Amino acid sequence: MLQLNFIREQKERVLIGLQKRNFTTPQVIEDLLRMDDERRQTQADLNDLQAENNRISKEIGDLFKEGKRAEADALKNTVAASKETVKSLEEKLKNLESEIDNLLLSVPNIPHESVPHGKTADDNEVYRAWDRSLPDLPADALPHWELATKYNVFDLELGTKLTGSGFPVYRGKGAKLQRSLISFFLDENTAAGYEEILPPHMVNADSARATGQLPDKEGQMYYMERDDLYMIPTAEVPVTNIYRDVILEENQFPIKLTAYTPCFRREAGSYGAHVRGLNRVHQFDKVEIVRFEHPDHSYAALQEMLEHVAGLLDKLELPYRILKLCGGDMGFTSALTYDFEVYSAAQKRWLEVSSVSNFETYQSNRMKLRFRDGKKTTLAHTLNGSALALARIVAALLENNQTPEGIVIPQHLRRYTGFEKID
RNA sequence: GGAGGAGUGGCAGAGUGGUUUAAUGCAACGGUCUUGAAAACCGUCGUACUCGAGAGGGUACCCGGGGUUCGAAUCCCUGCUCCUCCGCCA
Repeated sequence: MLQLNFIREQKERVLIGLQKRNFTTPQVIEDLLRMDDERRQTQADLNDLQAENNRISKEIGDLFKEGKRAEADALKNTVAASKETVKSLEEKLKNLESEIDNLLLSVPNIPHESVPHGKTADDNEVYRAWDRSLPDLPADALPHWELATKYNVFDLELGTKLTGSGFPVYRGKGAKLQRSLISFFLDENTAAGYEEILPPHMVNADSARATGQLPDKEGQMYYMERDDLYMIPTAEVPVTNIYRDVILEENQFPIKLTAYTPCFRREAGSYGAHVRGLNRVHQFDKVEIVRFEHPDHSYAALQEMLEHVAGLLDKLELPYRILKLCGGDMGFTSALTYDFEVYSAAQKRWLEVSSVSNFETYQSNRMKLRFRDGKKTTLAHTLNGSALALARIVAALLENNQTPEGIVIPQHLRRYTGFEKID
């Protein structure tokens, strides 16, 4: 969430940023500033009154000690009389604060100045195109869901029996391939200096709110009412929240974490041909990287993450391109997002396999993640990215690497799988 | 799930209704001394909001929420977490 001081001091920039996002109700900015003025006035009034009451209470204590009971009793009445006022001011302040908070939660992050204008995914900018050749498959090449059946890689119908639609059951070499990819990604990430984390797969509402899933994506998460817990939609949520309510020392930067978790997403209302097979499922595996950075270095860090993810795809020998998302397509909490898309040759489509973002202070403000900056505290920057999401990588691997003899495993994965082909 | 105990600053740990503006110790930071270091000594040392050009001032916060009182870290209610014992259990 944005900081009110930032909105007050850089109102023009905020309005321009919101416009880039096609944010439809920019008048909330004026509302916020007006409510904040009222909040400050209310707090000043309340504090004055409390100061006066504190002073009198102390006086009453002194009078009692001196045995001047009558005078003390008279003063008691003075304080008692202002009690109602204190109470109503407190309530007013609380209401204003929560109204401001709710309103702030509805305002998305301000895009970085380099973010392109646009409304939909069609307006995203190709940041790095694929300039090598694309796989040239024969006309009878199969989409991954048919390959899965042919080679017993995963079974969607069985998942439907066990759980419901969108919960694949991986089998045999397919299951081993999942495990191999997870290990490969984690090893690559830790080699790049990321500490491996194995977090809980459920989080409480505080955590979901801090990273921005609540209230914005409430309907996308599986929720267990009985225990008031959410199944994580990404490792970003538990991992980023490790540093909720923390004040870092400047020399602790950069903090680099990586975690494998399954991800659970309701994906309400998405059905149809374009979500067949592994293109969109309710449960998938993902290895995430998360960073906490000094504001001066967060964009350099973002660039570094970009190259890291690109390196992973290079090792998997998958054709990919990098998009810079336009204002209309970016996530609510992000300031700048790059998407990685892998080319899935049999479907002849680009599939999103990674999203790498800088959230600047948007998450850290909700999380109260600061660092000591001389005498004061300053909000840190948070970033994260997939490195990588498995399901669609598997889809692309199956399709692009199909041969008459079976599915060829990329060189770098073989020491994890122990086999060279799925046949 | 049952019974009992406990939650105070980075850590340890005092504090059961009014100089608590939370003692003291440790750690940390700055300084004096020293060739350097250690020791010693002096000083600084929570967070947030707010007023102020600044110096500095005000308010709130002792696990969270509510209450009693002129006044609450302290008393009451409630929730959460941790510890001990019992039960259940991969």
